[in-house]
Amino acid sequence: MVSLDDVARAAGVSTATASRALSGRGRSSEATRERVRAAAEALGYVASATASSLASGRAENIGVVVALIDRWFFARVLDGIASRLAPEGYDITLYNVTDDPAQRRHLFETSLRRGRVDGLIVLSTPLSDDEVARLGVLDLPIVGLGVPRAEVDGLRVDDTAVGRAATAHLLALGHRDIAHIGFSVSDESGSDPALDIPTRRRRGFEQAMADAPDARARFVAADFTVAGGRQAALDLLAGPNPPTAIFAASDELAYGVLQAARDRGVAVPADLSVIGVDGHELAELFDLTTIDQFPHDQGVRAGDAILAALGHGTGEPPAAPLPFALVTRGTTAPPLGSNA
Amino acid sequence: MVSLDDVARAAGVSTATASRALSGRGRSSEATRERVRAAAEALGYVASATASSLASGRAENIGVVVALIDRWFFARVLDGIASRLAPEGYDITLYNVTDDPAQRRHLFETSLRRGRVDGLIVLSTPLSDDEVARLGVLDLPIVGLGVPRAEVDGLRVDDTAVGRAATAHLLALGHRDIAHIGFSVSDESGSDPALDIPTRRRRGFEQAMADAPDARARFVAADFTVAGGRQAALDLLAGPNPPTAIFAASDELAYGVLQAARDRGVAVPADLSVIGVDGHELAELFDLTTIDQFPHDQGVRAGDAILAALGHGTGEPPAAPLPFALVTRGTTAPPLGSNA
DNA sequence: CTGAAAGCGCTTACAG
DNA sequence: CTGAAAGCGCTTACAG
Repeated sequence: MVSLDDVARAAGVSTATASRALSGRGRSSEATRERVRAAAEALGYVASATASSLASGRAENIGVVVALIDRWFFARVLDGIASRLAPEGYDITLYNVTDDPAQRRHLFETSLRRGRVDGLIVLSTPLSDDEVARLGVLDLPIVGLGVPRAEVDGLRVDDTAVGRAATAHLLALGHRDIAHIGFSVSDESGSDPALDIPTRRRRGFEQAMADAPDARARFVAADFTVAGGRQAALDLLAGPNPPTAIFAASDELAYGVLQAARDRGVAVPADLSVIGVDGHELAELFDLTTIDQFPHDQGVRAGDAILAALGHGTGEPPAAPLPFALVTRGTTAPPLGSNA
Repeated sequence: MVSLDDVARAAGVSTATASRALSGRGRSSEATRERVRAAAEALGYVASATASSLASGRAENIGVVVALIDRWFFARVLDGIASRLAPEGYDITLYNVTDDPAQRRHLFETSLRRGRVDGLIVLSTPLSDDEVARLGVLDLPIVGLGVPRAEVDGLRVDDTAVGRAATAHLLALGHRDIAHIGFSVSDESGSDPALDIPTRRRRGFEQAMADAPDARARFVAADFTVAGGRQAALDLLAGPNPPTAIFAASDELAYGVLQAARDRGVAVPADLSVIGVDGHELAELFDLTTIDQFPHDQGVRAGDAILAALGHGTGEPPAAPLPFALVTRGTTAPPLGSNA
């Protein structure tokens, strides 16, 4: 391995000067900078990340804490983060959170404390009080993305507004019997209900429905999976007065709803309108109306925010809530028999 | 930050002894090990990854080189890798390969050479000759997963067998007019055609069809996307003699085929049988017959292999090709009018 | 602008 | 089994 000493020797300067010339930190004349760079280039020198980190205290590495890396949404976010951080010279190390208590303890008590990263991006993971506390004492800049904890500050979509927008779309089409399929956070989750995403979407649903007193509103709890959405929808459709529209709290739930409708011979959108949330990659295939959340862009912004916290970039990260947008497709339409 | 010196002082031993007691390397008496551990525990000591790496040469970190992290398949593989490596105390740093030449150069010439990792897992990424060469001089154990390069050794599915199995399934159902939708690697990609996955699947298709001389075989090239599959299928279905079955080289291609069939009013499986490859998470939702590749398990095995290369675990990694399995669902059936 | 020196926090031969 | 010492390869005050 070629070391900085080799480069310095080749350039005829001291190691210190070589370091300054290459990093751009501290003063150095244009001439020596040229010479050192040329030597480094010729020798194929690359600074050891590990030595550099130890000496400078800068790891040039950002940790991303994520459960469910294999869920499309988070994978997209991760891609966004990478696209923002790589050009700045930051590496990304992945901290995968599982349900295994021993694994979690090791992660929060050891892995995260090994000093490998300069900052942390925490993706929408339910965290215990203890885990939140451990993040707090890490002495690292932390950016959360949809983390349901007031202690972890970060970026979030206005999920209540999302719920309202989805519901308002159905109401505007003329629906007066709308069901919401979502997830109920347990009280023991430690999540702050005021920040919990499914809870907020449901709240938005309720707010919008309150504006239409003549409409019937119902809620069904389900897992955030295709199977969960399917079961919930089967239950709804089996009842005596099925709703004319369903607002599913995620696109995957919505896929399950579409499946249930198909199984039951319920025509979409003639007999049943369906709207999801996420902007999932296959939503277009299903012709599903949805609220796009731009997860890739969320990742980019989380990258912005952590860079800003590390003193890069210009000024403050945008504090505004993350954008979302209604994407109208073929699964929503006025209810049968309406004049809309 | 509490340092090893603090721990040593608290335990009444030298730093060297504390290090040995904590790491288990070198000799140390049970008694001092206990004492040191207790002190470390009490002080909440965690060794600095960076200092430890520099001193020992072991980073306890594995790099994963991946393009398209946000594709379901690779996200699943990544999850599998993480599940295998985390319990061994290895972190994972992500090296995302894009199409941007400047980014790629930086990745191969700098990022990967910073000495941050002990080994590399390279996921099914098309690599240029130059990039392969740069991997070679890295002086790091490397495990490829489906990398179409003889120089990068690693794990792979027998993709020819996959192609044969999918085709054989359709032939066994009685189909005699089968189209294969796949991807054509360009000659400039640098990929070894003998190892390229789409090429091998196609070869398997041809082999199986050769065994049924009375059957008509056709191939249509498409991007590995839903849209690509849809377009290819539309073309096939618009022709005078559409095939009775389509073997799509991926599940996402198959989704596009199903969409095209729906658009054209072609009943599946009555008028058209469809089979995909991957075992995609939504294949069940589409009731799609597919060849499951167990991507999570592939990740686990790649983890096994890199650990073995680093001297962990017992003995050699399994050299056997990765498993796959036909999952028969509702999109494949005998052709109309057959007696099968 | 440049160099000598100390130091980042560990690990590991080397003696004992 | 344990300790003193050197060293991993950089970076950064501190002088000049």
